[in-house]
Amino acid sequence: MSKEFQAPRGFHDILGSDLRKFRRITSTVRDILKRYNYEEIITPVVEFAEVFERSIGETTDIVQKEMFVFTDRKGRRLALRPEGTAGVVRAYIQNRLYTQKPYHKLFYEGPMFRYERPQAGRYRQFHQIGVEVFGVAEPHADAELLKLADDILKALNVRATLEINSLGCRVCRPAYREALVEYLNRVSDQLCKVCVDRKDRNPLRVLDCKVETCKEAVKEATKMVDFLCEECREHYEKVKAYLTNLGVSFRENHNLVRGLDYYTRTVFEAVSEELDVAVVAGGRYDYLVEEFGGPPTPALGFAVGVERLMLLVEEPERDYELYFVIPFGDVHAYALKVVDVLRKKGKVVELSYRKGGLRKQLELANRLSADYAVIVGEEEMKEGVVSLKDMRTGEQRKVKPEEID
RNA sequence: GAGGGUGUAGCUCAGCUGGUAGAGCGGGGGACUGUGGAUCCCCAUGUCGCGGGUUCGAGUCCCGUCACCCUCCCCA
Repeated sequence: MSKEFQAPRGFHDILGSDLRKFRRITSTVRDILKRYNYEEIITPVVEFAEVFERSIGETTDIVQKEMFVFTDRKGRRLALRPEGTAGVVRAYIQNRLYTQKPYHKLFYEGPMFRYERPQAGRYRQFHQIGVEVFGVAEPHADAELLKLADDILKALNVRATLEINSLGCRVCRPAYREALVEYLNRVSDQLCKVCVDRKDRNPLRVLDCKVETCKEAVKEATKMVDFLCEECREHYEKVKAYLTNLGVSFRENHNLVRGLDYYTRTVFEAVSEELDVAVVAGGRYDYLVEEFGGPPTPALGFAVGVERLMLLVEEPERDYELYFVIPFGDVHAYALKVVDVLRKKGKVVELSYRKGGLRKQLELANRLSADYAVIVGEEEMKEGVVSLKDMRTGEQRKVKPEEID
């Protein structure tokens, strides 16, 4: 007797009804992305750790405590990707995509890894589908992106509120940051210890703290929106106007900051009304491509959390009829033929491997919720027919397999 | 990283104040050898997550450990 293995903590198998939900989500998203004409890209699960450190931010929690980092045999520091954008940006530059078209719309799907404590809808390996748009600075791109997120949520029947904010740019954010730190210093005795520590390192995050006293302390804080430079303000106003015009409902949340450093201007989250977790999140990152050594290229995108959506989505109904073929007696040669004929007609067919009498076979057909039982006995074989039984009504008739439709 | 809960047959769980384990479902077999969707009957030797301790004796108490769930943190 050898020991039984378990998947490592936070890693799990996806199967059965969960997998049907998983597929429903990914295929729905892919379907919509097709209509938006996004192009797929597959990037490696492993990158140099620096790719994430430099993009997401050295001081962020993701990088500091949640990344799976390891060294390979030559001592290179590699990491399992904790999110999708960094790798796509790297690929965009490495493949010189900017020389091919004036702008690009890419999407990716795959596993991401974060060393976190598992919880409902949160695993160490989880899956995201994300989109990235490169080379468009104008606000209509932001609006279309938000519309895309909205379309996805509506298609999946997930009730979520779209929250948006603007984080400004190089021009206006430094001044705001300064003003915010000044404000936070004044109320620092009301902040939780994490925030006291955080206010100098990453002050914007304090706005997003969930601790009640912090929320209270931050209520009167100066808002980024009040500091936006003329261009950022105009951009933000246009995004909102376009959304209103499109009929996409949203709520402004001036404390929404996101935990990744690369965001500029528009940021957003779709928060489930049912569970109070973000299921879609993203925003603009106009400097990241440049910071990665590419040409200055405005960009924006978002990611959909598949496991989180799985908590909110119904398992899809089966959309085909199942024919359960029951060989009965020494008829396997004939039964195999029957199965082949039905499959050629496009039917979904399961050939029963179960042993036992007709009764047991029909019980199994029932349990598999087959729509039809196709009984193939010696009698049927002699006549070149099958007995087709409608499992719902119980009606049964003999037909030639070719005539089933 | 912090706090709380749980861990008993394949699954869902019951096992009171410690005396060495049960039910439902599923699965398998069968009076019926060609007919189902609550006909009947039979079938569970499971290291009670793992390791250690207390005790004459532990699933039942204590410690540790692992996993899962929940909250915080963080995030999709």
